[in-house]
Amino acid sequence: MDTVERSRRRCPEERPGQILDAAFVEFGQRGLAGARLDDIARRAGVGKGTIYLYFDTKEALFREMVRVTLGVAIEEAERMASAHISGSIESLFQEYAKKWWTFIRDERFAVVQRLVLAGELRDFPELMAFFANDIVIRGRRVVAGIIARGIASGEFRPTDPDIAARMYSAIWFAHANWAANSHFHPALGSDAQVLEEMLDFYLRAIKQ
Amino acid sequence: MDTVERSRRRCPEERPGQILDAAFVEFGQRGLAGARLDDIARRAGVGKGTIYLYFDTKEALFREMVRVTLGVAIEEAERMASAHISGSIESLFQEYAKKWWTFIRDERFAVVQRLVLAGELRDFPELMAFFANDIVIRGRRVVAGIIARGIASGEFRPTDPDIAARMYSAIWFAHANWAANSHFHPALGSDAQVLEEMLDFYLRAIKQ
Amino acid sequence: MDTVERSRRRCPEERPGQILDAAFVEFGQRGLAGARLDDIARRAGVGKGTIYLYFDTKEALFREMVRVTLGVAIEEAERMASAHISGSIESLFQEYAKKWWTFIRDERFAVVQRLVLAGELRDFPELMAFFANDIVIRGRRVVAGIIARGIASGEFRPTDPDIAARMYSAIWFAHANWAANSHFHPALGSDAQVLEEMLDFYLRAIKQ
Amino acid sequence: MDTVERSRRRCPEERPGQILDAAFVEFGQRGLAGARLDDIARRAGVGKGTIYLYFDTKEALFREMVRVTLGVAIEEAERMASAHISGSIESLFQEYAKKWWTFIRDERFAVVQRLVLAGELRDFPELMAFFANDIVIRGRRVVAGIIARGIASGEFRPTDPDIAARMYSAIWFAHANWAANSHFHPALGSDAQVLEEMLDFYLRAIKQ
DNA sequence: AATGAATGAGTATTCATTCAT
DNA sequence: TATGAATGAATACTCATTCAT
Repeated sequence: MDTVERSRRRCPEERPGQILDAAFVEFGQRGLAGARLDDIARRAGVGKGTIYLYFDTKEALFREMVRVTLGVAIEEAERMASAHISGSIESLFQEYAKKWWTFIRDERFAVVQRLVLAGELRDFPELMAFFANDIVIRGRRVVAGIIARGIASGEFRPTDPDIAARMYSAIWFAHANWAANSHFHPALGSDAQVLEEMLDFYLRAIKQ
Repeated sequence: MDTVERSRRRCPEERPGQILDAAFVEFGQRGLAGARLDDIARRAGVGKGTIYLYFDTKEALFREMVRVTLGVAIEEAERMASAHISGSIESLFQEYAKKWWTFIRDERFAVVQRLVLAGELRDFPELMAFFANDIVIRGRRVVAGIIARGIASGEFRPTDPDIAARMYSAIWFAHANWAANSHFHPALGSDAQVLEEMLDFYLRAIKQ
Repeated sequence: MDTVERSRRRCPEERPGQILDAAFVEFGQRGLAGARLDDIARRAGVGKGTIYLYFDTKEALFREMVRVTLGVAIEEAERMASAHISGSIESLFQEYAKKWWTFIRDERFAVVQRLVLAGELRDFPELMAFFANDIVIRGRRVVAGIIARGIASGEFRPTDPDIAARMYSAIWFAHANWAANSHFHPALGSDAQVLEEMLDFYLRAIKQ
Repeated sequence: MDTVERSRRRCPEERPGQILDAAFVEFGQRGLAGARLDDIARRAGVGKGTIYLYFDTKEALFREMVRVTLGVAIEEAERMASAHISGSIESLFQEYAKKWWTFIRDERFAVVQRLVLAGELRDFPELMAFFANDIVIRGRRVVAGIIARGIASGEFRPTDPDIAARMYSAIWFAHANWAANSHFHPALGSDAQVLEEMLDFYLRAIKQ
């Protein structure tokens, strides 16, 4: 009765975060229609009604959860893109590709990507644009830039940098997806191994 | 429109097909939880109860729809795999890759792949195994075989055929996905163009 | 295809009887709300639609089934009532009570009685009146008559014949019910034994 | 009427009781299959969903309602059985029979008995056993004991106490049933009168 | 601010009834 | 006549949302 119930009382500024974390897991597992607010509340350790203090509807919670997750991802992507590394273009590419691999292997990203592929963003065009522009396009642009520099420097063979960047993201995305569903592709090696295989293959295609 | 909407038609052999077609569209768009039996019935042009003459539950209808779609896909895949083409290994690969591209660009396949990626098969392990083994693995095995022959004949550079096959399927799958969501990737060219780009890139990576 | 399907073709005048028999069993087991037309049709060996050639609604079928069953019972009761037996009043009573016992132990009667007790005739006042007047009251009147004669002749002790008749029907009905639900009253002996017990007890109460 | 119909009252301890009361009435009138959850909810003055906060399914609610009603009945029966009364065996019997009459004339009991007779407990063997053992058998045992004492003391004529007890319960049960369906047996007098008639008749059969 | 009991619109499912064959 | 596929109104049950506490 008068024991202090954890998570109740105090720290109201933590509530949204807790809820979003729980929403992330539940929506990630069962999708927008399949997830139940009850489960999200239980997982967040709050009452069902509490969710409505911070989010208007289930859809709003979903939207917000995707937005926040994407926001984190985008910040991360920005940090990566702005990191300058000296040395050969190839090693720059390797460095970037490695970071990007770590990035898209992160659970935060995997879940969002799954929702995207599942078509769950159908009714949230802003989020779709958000994802397409700020994640996919931006990531590709950075790689395209690196490749263009490699072509200019003679390290890479002349080719369309945009197409090459698209091939890059195809390989990385697909593998990230498979790795995240290992029960599906048990033959896949460790993350480091897969990264090496991708780099090896990719560089063979673009190196002079 | 010009579909036969006559009420109480009586053609028990056609019913399951009609219903499965409608289920394909609705489940494809909204997923298992999101689709409504009412909409499926309306789209199939039958009464709500009619569905239950042929399928026990919503889940059973979903399962059957995936199974049938996969079945069609697998037959197609088998036909492809068994087709023999004379000429260079490279042209053989091109021929196969082209067919595979057409195959995975087909709407039937796209929808199933989306459901798979969305995790909708979570509760249907048989279907998941079905997909993983009979579609993904099989397709890869055929390509790995071609590549191995190319390596043996000296046309392709020595490399692990299984990994090369995986890279192949990464590129093809990812592009099929993007092409199926063109609103997402408006920059993507025509199917033929994309195929050419993929072939060009891929062959550069494996040719001697 | 051209084999003669039993019960189809020919004998249309048998249809109502077949259906009523099946209705008797299904309604008897599951009640008006619980029984399914599908099961009745299957049990009757006819198509579901056939039922509607002979009965307007489920309720009508129920009503008819009860009416027919009651009709048979009433005929039987009439035959019993009109049978004259010579000898002492006591032996006359015994004879009648035995017949009545056989009668109410019959499945046809048991089912109707169950429906009555279950309140299933709630919405069929004519049937209720039918049962109350033509079965309960009539049976009682006959017994009351016999008892009155017994009192007059000095064989039975002076008492209200109507009340005595009511006690009689209480004992007989209750035992018929228990005997029909033997899983409920496993201790009950054979029909003949029970009859003997009832007669013995009852006669002690009314004999001089 | 004058029931508190205030919306969204909040009294979780009262809810199950309210719902069970309403269930008692609806199931009592229309049976398991015939009763509608909607009506039960309306009668209980709660929303439809509220029922599911306390009971898993319609069947569970039915079972619980019978169980509770039987439980109350059994407590009552226990109290009666344990009551000791001084005086002659005959007056003891009369006392007990009077109480038992009041007991089985209670609506709570009548409804359960009707469900039993209607075969509604078919799918709930525990409840059937509950009823058979704790109500029927127990009640009979008490009477058998009294009768045995009466025989021993010479007040009652020598006879099988179990059979005599069965005759007793036949008469009492049947009359309780008829009295509960007075539209069926309008000739029946008041409860007290009927009790007197039964006692008079019964005692004549067993007294020395 | 926080809760979870209460709600009822929404959905899957059943089944009496119809009707094309 | 007879059928059983087809129908949709009716009903059990779920779950997003509200609100008394």
